[in-house]
Amino acid sequence: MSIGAGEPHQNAQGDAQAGAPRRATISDVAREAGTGKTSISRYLNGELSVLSPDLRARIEAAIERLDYRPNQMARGLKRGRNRLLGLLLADLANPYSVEVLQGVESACHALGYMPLICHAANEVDMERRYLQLLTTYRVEGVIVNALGVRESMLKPVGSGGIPAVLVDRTVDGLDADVVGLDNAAAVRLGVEHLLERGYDDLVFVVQPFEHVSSRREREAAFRHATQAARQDGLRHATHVLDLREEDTVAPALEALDAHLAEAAKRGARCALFAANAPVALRLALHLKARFGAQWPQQVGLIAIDDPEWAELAGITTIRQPTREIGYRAVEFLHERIEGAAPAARAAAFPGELVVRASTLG
Amino acid sequence: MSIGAGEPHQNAQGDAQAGAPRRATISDVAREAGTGKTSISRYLNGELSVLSPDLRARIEAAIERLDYRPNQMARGLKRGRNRLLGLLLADLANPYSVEVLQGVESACHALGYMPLICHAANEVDMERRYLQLLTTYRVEGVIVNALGVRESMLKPVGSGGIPAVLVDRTVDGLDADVVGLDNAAAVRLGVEHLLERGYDDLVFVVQPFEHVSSRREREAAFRHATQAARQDGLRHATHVLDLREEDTVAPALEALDAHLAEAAKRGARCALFAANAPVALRLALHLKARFGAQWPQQVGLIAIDDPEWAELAGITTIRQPTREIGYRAVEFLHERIEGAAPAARAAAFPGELVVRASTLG
DNA sequence: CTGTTAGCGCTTTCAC
DNA sequence: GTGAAAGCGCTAACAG
Repeated sequence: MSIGAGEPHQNAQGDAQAGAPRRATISDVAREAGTGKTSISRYLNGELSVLSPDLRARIEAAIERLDYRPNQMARGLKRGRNRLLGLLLADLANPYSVEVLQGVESACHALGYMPLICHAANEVDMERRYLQLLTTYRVEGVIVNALGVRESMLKPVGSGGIPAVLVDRTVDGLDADVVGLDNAAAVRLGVEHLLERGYDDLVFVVQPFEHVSSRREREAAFRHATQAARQDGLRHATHVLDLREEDTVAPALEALDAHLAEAAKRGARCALFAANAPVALRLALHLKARFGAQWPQQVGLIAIDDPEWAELAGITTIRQPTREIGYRAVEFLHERIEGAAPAARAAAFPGELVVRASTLG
Repeated sequence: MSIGAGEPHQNAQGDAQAGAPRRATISDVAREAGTGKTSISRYLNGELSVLSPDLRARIEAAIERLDYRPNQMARGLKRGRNRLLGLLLADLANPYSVEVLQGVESACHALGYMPLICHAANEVDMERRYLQLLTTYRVEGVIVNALGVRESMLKPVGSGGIPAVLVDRTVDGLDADVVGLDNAAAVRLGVEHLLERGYDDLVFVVQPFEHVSSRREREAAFRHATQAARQDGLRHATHVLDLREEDTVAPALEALDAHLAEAAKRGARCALFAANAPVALRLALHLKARFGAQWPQQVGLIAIDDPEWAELAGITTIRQPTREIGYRAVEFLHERIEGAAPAARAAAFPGELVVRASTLG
């Protein structure tokens, strides 16, 4: 960074009176340095070799004196590229998103982008509005952790729409890069662990599928894995828990309780498989309320996602390499922005089993 | 929203071949509608009354046909205002930040701003870089949850720098609006609760003060509150826990253990007061490892901040009205951007005690 | 090596 | 009612 690298500056303008002294422009600097705008522009763009030491020194002094900062908007307008990337996140309250975000950020820094973070807060409507906004700000690409985006809002990979890469969730009918967890393998890992620990009645708990592909994939993988086990007397079921509708969760949890009670009567060992962290939190809260602090002795619990509180609560999880997912997403996007046009790719990262007290068996 | 309100559009351009069909500009629309750019601009800015119904219809059709989206950058360049607000967050992994963010977002929507979210990830250096970047993108104002910003980077309220409001933490020597928790009252609330529950040896645990004013304020309030209690035999102490340096935390926790052991020997009832959620998590983890699941019987724990896992872990907390804090910050900023120039204000919101099992006494 | 000139996409007087 | 023209701050030919 050549400019204003953190040192305090004097503001040459009349601070004393005006409310908004108007930032210096490139013309101001040119005048101050007694030269043309071109040279200033060259200086800004690092074409230092082309400038005489004297001119260069004058420019530096002028910039310093005026506390000049080039206007990125104007630059972007002219150049046609503004180094802005849109990051559209379904839910920042989900630690998963924050972690992916961190990966995205470090990749952005490495590649010279500025991430524009948009938080849909689980509202399809917000998501739509943000997508438009991003378009309007002419971001060079978007990373989308989709909620309900319809294919029509993003252009598929081939056509000239704004380059997009999907995180965790695909969008029906949209041909784009996707990066996320290897759901099938992760769920299999979890199921195998539960079987090893002697559970013989597995219940998968997931939020309403809607258009969220990962939920669907995980559930399918769960059914597949339990069936493939072909273990005598192994039972499995899927329960849906809609966390957005507080009044639907109570009945859903009751149904779950009924299942647990029935299993207990049969002498079966029951374990819950939470499709993600928010579900796991809700389940743990419920189990604790129902069975007390010793709930893991009554029922097992495993979850995909590894939020920081899982350790404290002693919940077995399958951790996703979240930063890497975010990082890779940016790399994919970068390639596309730079003009590469391969067919849509998918990067599926493996999950890692973290065994804790909730699945002691 | 008049334009492209989410419906699918045909892309009139030659999708078939070019990689980037170049978005339609205002001139394209003007040509397509057989009129001048001025009228298009008027239409975009809602000066509908000035347009003949016929022209208006043609414009609408042209926009639709070309899937036109006005370029915000260009608009901002011309107008001098781009409706961008910078939000600089010290640590998004801290649920506090995410909640403040949510408040900021809803206020931004209400007031027509677009928040540019920047995440310093606890790195002073990142923070500095982002602050420059924001300047460079000509945001109209910034909301800063400061880490180590020096006064020199933000201009005080009076002079014409970029309008700023501080969240949770003040900056030495900087005269700006601040919004956050009423630390003194919150800590007092917590101390009173602990005393009521019969604890008589209180230990405040906080991260290194550095330049974080809220840490300092909370600690001071703690000392003040315990001294004011003037209760016979009441003891208090402060421990510092540096979460960033993993190798310093073990010794710090050992010191804490020593304190607890000594207190136990005296027959004192000891309680820990965590200055914020990250500290509380670390403490809870440690206590659990040391005393087992029943740790609350050995030592009390209360924390400022109320992360979602506090309920699960049964930890007593003092909840901050985080959304409101974020919302108010934007309101303050908005007033300044609109030109109001009152003296620097401070909004201190009250905390709310949430009693759980960790302070049963 | 350095400066002049013509826009990027949009808004905004100022005429018609 | 409507449009032509002059920039906003910057970059990129193209000349000197």
